[in-house]
Amino acid sequence: MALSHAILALLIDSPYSGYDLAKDFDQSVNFFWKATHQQIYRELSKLEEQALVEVSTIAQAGRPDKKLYHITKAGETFLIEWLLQPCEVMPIKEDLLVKLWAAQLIPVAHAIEQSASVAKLIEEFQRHRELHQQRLATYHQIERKFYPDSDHLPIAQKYRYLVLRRGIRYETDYIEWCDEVLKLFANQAEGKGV
Amino acid sequence: MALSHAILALLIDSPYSGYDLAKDFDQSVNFFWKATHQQIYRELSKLEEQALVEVSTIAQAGRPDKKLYHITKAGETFLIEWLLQPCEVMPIKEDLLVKLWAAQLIPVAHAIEQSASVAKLIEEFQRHRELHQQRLATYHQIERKFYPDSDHLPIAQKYRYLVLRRGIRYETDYIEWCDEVLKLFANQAEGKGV
DNA sequence: GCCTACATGTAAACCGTTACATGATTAT
DNA sequence: ATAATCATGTAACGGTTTACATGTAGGC
Repeated sequence: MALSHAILALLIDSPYSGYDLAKDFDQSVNFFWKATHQQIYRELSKLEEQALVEVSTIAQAGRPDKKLYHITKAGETFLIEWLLQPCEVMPIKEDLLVKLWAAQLIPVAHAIEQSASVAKLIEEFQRHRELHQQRLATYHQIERKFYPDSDHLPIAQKYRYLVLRRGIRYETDYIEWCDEVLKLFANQAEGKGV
Repeated sequence: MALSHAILALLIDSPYSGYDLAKDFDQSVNFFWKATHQQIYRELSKLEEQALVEVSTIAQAGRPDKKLYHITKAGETFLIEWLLQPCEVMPIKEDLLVKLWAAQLIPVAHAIEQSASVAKLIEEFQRHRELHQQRLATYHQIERKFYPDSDHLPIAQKYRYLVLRRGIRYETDYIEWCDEVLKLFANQAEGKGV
């Protein structure tokens, strides 16, 4: 279980509410972790029990209280000890690859039915290409805003920049792969005169 | 939940035992799915209940019976229907990125303690680089063995080749990123005369 | 003698998702 | 008026992981 570590890692820079953590996991740092608000609230309670975080409640006009979580000294020690431990390679579970693997099942018996099915698959790949392009655009924005001169950064920020680099590389590569797939579909359509 | 679909996808080509599925998910197709033998055995039972797979038991001398699972016509239909449905972008959970994000916590107070800690992190990145290189080597072997002339393949095999391409691209890119990280660590060590 | 491979399975603990629940503010 | 955003939470369910369990055969 490493959601706890991902939360603590975000808390290094500033205190967060559960709500804000959920937003960040969904938007800016979605290339290194993902979690629903449910998991986050439960995990924060556990971390508080273990004294790895501390909470300060902030009253707000016309809104529920905001509970701001801070990392404690014990929390930092816990994180450092963990990060020096070896870990596994991330397991991959890609629906899109399972779909391509099984795509040969699409029936060839009826030409019309088949081209409709293949068209749906093409759409799916185009859609995913766009989603990845959107993510890439977000990461490029972060790059421009926070790391404009990436060659001359203090060490702490270089670590962060390399984390972002992973996201940029991943999405760039994924988009290129989508293009390889879409190119095949295009050639296929051409060859068949569809 | 898509483990069921990943299992059915593998069964397209040939019947499998639970044990063999576990091996493939751990070795040859680990770039598109991962599952323990536990999950697989339970999932196979469910698929059998739904008549999406059929089992033939093979007695073996001095070993437990081998239960070979075959995909049924209903299983194929089920798979095709699923693959025409839209799906989400795969969520990423990368321990190594959380570690880099938190690396700035490594204490600078005591120089000896710090360089020992950073050395451990470097080792971790070198280890992961090697693991990814091993995977890449496996994928290249599969490429040479099954897709020697990748430009001229029947369509069914092109789909499969593009699935493999994703694995090759992913590992290649990951290794390059590890090199970016290791280069930073090397520069750092040089600058400090360690 | 010990470890690995073959082959399947039960049980419990843990993690993750979905639905439900509340309630004010702001934008369309 | 309706939907989205802010902000937190409970309950139930379903998926995943880990530990336990069994037993043969073959390599070091």
